[in-house]
Amino acid sequence: MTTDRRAMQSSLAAAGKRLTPERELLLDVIGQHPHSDAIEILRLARKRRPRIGLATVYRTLRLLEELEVVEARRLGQPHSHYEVRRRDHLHLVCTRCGAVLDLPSPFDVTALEREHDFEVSQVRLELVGLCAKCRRAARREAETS
Amino acid sequence: MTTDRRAMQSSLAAAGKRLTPERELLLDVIGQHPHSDAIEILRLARKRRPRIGLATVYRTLRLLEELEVVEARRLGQPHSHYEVRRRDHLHLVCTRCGAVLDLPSPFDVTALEREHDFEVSQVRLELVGLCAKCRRAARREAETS
DNA sequence: ATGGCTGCAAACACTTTGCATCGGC
DNA sequence: GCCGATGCAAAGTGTTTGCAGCCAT
Repeated sequence: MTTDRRAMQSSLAAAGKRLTPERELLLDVIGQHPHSDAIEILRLARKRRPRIGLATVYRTLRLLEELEVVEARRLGQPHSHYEVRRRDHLHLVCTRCGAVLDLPSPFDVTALEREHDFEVSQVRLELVGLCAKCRRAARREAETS
Repeated sequence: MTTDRRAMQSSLAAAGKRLTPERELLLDVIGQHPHSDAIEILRLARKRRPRIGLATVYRTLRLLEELEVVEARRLGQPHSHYEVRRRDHLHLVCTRCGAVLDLPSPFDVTALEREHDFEVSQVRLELVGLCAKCRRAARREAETS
């Protein structure tokens, strides 16, 4: 499993950076747990490397963002969530249970670029509301009260 | 100009809140300067009411968000930008000059809700990239170097 | 071996909260 | 007059940075 270290190493080397076990581990964790925040990534990483620190998590996240491998998302909370980058996709974020669903982009980014003479490098789209499960739960609560 | 105080007052009263000069002023500032952040809103508000404090700005922003009058946007920066709320619209955010362009939503939110059994309360969409002006500037720089 | 990387702790930026006073209803 | 709102300052979060030792190349 994991990401292929060969590709990662050369992409790091091109930027004068090194491939360390921490970086390899962190990318793997992010790949396996999309939408995790820094603390969660730290917690998961420590299972395999207990002495890894939060500063390394943040430094690595920033590095991977610069390499355009990982992307940070602001899902309406004060902290960021991280995931392996894909250009076009959106999130449905449930305000009640915090669930995050992924969907492909529902519109034509290329057409928008042409129309507004704007060069898009990143699409950030979140629809915030209630997922199906929480809509049912909310309805049930309303009936009970 | 300004927002009609009558509507604002009744909406506040419904939530057991009061209409203060600070709240009136801040809503007006936000309406007139979309995408401003808290510090900028404070600066603008102090022109008319010099002793207003940052805590009041944040408390009022939160209140207006709860009343669904104002909405906070994370435009890829660590702090929030605020604007009067509209359900469907998107931002084109230029990474070079910081310009923010507004557009109506390019897709059918209602169809998405039906399709995924998800109840959308807020659409957050940012396309990050280069605006037309900066694309030209970037091209020029590339030629020169 | 050398220069980048790490862990730790301290610093930072943005936002929230406690408290005494003030003022809308 | 009551109870919510304000201004100030202090506390909280989430993230970044300085530094001495460590390790990938």
